[in-house]
Amino acid sequence: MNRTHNCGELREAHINLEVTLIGWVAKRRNFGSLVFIDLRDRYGITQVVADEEMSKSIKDLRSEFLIEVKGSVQKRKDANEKLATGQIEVIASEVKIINRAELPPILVQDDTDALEDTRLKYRYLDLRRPVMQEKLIKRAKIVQSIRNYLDAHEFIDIETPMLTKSTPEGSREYLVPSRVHPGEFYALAQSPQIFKQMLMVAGLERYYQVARCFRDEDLRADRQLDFTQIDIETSFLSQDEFLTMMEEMVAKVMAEVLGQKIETPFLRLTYKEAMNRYGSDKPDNRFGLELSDVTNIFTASEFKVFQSALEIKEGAIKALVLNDSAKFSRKESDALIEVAKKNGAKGMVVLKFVNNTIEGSAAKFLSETESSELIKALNLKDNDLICITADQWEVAANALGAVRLNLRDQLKLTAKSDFSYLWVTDFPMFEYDEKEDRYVAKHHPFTRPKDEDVHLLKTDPTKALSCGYDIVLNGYEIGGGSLRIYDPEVQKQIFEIVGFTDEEIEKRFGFFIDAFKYGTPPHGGIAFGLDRFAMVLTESDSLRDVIAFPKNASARCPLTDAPTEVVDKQLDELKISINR
RNA sequence: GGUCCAGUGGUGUAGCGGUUAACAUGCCUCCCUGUCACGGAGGAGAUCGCGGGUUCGAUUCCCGUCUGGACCGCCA
Repeated sequence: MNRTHNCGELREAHINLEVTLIGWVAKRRNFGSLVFIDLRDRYGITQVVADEEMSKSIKDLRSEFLIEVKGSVQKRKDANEKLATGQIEVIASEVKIINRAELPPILVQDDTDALEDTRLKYRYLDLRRPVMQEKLIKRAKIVQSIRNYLDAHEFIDIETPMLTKSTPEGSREYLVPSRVHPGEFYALAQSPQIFKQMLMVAGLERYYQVARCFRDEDLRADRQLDFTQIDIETSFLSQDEFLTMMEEMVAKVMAEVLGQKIETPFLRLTYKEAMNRYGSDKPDNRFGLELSDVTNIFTASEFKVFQSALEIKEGAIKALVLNDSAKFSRKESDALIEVAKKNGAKGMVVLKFVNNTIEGSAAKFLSETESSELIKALNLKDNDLICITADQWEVAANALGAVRLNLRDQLKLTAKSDFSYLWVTDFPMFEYDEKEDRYVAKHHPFTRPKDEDVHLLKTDPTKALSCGYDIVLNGYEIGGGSLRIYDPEVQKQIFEIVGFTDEEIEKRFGFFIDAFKYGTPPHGGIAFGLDRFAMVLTESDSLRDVIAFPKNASARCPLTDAPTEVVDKQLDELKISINR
């Protein structure tokens, strides 16, 4: 169409120019014989003025009408510093309605008051809001920046199948019935993991893909059914070389997308350190409140709660100190206890340090020596609040970690515009699943054990550490990866540990192990959760804000109402019947 | 599968055992030549999510249900 400029580009340099703009009516301010219109498109907002003559012809313009305006650019009497185009305005000489709009159900402006549910139903209007457009643009810039980096470093962008083989280890899959082979199913890829490893076997050496992945699990504010991974795999790099490369890539993203320079290398914590210091395997280290281990103080404790923790193998007693908070009410400290309980602790002891004395209902269980050692170990100051949990060390740490995050939010200890990256490394290879009575891979079963821990696979698998790593930003796991197993014997051993019989291994992963027989290179990689990465960098509270058309918390698309029932003919073709 | 929170004009909230159901914003009409969260006057707009129960009386209390949200489980 014949617009001469967009709504974000006119400046003082354009004064006296005759222009044609096209845009949506964002706002109309009517003074009778003088009317102002804020005209909006994706580039910005330009003020259009209609004087006495013109004001009659735009009388019936309403919000979200799409109009074409001809006019001349003039300097404003009163500039608006908040607008990029605020120095000028367009004096309309001709206004044409291109398309009318019904009254929109939500306010199409940055500070809309609509709830998310309503916004998602009218997403096309929601996405007209400049804030939302900025988020999508920023997301696209992140991808562009990453692509540029990887392209420049000889990575090859390769697509792998979305319709793939079901491998019911790990997350629940979306099954897709095969019409050609009735009774058989594809699975939608949970990740391109197996294929990218095949590409390494093939000798492609450096691969990446902006890959859609699908997981049929319950949703959260930071989890969607279909999401996007920046999937990366390399051969012949050491863990250190690879992490350094990824840091360089992330630093480039920060510079290009946010104009921020960030320090590399990032902090690297082992899983054990992360859990012990922050009570989380994805710590937010933008604030203090680190945990302390006080197990040693209580080895001879009379207190039943502590005793029972000490009886557990690898039991531990963890403490967190909050300064100047002895004023916490009973209600407030009870709320903290609830947080600990919800996150796995059986309970939590809350004490106060006031007038050089430890107070609180559990204080009577502490001996004098224990009290004084606790004061020393935690370096207690007057009016400190002390939270203590006792349990198996990861349980105790995890619960206090949740309390720590609760305090972060409650006391507003962080700012969204602060960005802090770190790596968590040295994860255990396996966890023991009590319910299923078997070992479960903590990362995935292709993760390489540390060379020095391979012997533990036979004796005590839970002790073995892996070459796995997560990249964490502000307490969000924005990516995870590992060096992979390239020895078919070790790979087979891992499958056995997680409980597959030879027959199952052959059936599920036979092709995978076969491939490894033909000169597999040492390789490893990572997958970044693009949505989460974009969420944190755009300072959004929810993944849904950086996904154009997301599902809601109950896995439904409010815009299209998917999922829906299908017609019988479709089911017949697939030879599927529904038990209703 | 579980826990917690919410459902009241278009939108977002307040309210409460008996109300003319309140406020903001949006919308409509009129007035207004420098606004940009314009201002002023007037107006329309709500079976208080649904079903049942308690009660003389329920938007309010109870039970169920549906919808939405946060979290736990789950997410190799």
